[in-house]
Amino acid sequence: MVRPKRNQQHPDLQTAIKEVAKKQIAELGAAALSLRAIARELGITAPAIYNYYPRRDDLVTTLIVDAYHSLAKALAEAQDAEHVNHAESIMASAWACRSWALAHSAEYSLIFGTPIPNYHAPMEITSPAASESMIVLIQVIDAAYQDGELTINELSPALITMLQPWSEKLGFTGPLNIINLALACWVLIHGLVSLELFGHLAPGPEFGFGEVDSFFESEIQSMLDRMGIS
Amino acid sequence: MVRPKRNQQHPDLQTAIKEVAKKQIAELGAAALSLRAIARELGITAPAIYNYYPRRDDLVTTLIVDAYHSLAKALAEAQDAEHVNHAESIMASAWACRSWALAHSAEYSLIFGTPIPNYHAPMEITSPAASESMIVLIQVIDAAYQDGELTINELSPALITMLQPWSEKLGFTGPLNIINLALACWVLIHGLVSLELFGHLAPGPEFGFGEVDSFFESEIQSMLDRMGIS
DNA sequence: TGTACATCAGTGAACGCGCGTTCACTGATGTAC
DNA sequence: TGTACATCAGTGAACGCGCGTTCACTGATGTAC
Repeated sequence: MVRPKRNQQHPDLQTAIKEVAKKQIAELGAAALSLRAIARELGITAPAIYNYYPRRDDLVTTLIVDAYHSLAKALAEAQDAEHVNHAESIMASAWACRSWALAHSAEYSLIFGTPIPNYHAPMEITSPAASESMIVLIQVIDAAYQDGELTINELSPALITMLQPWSEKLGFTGPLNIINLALACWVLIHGLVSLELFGHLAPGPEFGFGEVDSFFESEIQSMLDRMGIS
Repeated sequence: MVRPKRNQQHPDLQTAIKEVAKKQIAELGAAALSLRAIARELGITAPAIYNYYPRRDDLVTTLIVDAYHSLAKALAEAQDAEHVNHAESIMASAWACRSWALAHSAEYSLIFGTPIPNYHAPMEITSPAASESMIVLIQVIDAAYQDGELTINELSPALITMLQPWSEKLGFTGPLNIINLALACWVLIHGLVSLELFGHLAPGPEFGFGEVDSFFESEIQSMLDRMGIS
């Protein structure tokens, strides 16, 4: 039986720590994450955090896993809506991913940006969480395949060698072409999102970022064309 | 007249500082860059660095500009070789970009990765350097256009609004379609490279990264297909 | 050729800072009798 | 209902560390006469 917690200024300090941590990496970047700064903002002392996260790295790992889950959830929820066809369904996934990244830029950087100095992720924990989003994307594309709407090309042997581990890892037994296309979407989305997020989609600071929406839409549409999905 | 430098353990300390800085960001990431660590490795004291870079941020800015130049140079050199057709020429650009990124992962992260905490780039200095690579890419694609090998689609008004500033900034007077395609290539290349570099193109640590080459080649080929370049 | 002087790259000590982590502790709460 | 006790979340002081930056300095070099 879990003892109820007492003497707490915050009802759920474990969660409060995470929330403040997210807020702070949004402001200064994940590399500047500091237990003392978090404690300061929460009005507690730094050692109190050790009751919940034995080491700074444990907090980082938790944040990373949370971020992966959050992204996968956003992707999955985009599929809950009714879509008139597979093109719209895939488009919705892409938009969900971008919207999530723009709304959670700190967490996006945390998982897809430059690694944090002196932190090494325990892969056995983060890796399954990282797979979740890919699985959703594969399912969406596989649905189009099941309906015979996908243009399937021959894969080179080298490409098959690269895709096979993905198939095993994700437990997806369909054709490797699906994984190939899902990865292609993944790469495109991340190229678009990371360039946008880090300020490389406008030619300079004097230009706004207002019209990136249409470029994003247009590029995903090109990907749909390539897949042969109407 | 520049006075010759004396009493120096390193013949060109200014350059030596940059080199060590690059080495160190390759090891721990750009966010962990430290003047004292650089001085330690060079066998000098930290204040000596101030003779060459008045502030830490000045060193970072120099490294960023250097990195942009270095990338643009690699791209330009890829064009110096003889190419039998435009497809091969564009493919060579893409490979040059990826090879540069893999060989200079620290500098790649510096310019395209998560921004450094507490550092703000002076855009009027970094922005022109950032444009150089795009200009090379545009020229390569424009060459194909000049030879009538490019499939040109109608652009939506919103897309035109987004592309126009690029055209003005880069001083490119050709059709916006060229810029659109160059950006599309740019996005694809960066999606591929950044996912590869940050460990997201293999499903887990137990798999190698050996076959990413073929995936890269295959994705760029798809882009060429989309452009209608044979 | 020899001597006095100016230059200035690099030194060494010091500044105030924030960091992660440890440790013995305190004091409000819940529990057992 | 009252009292003695166990729990344990959070405290406060301390540790050793590395950081960017400042400052007066030193001492080898080049220059002028």
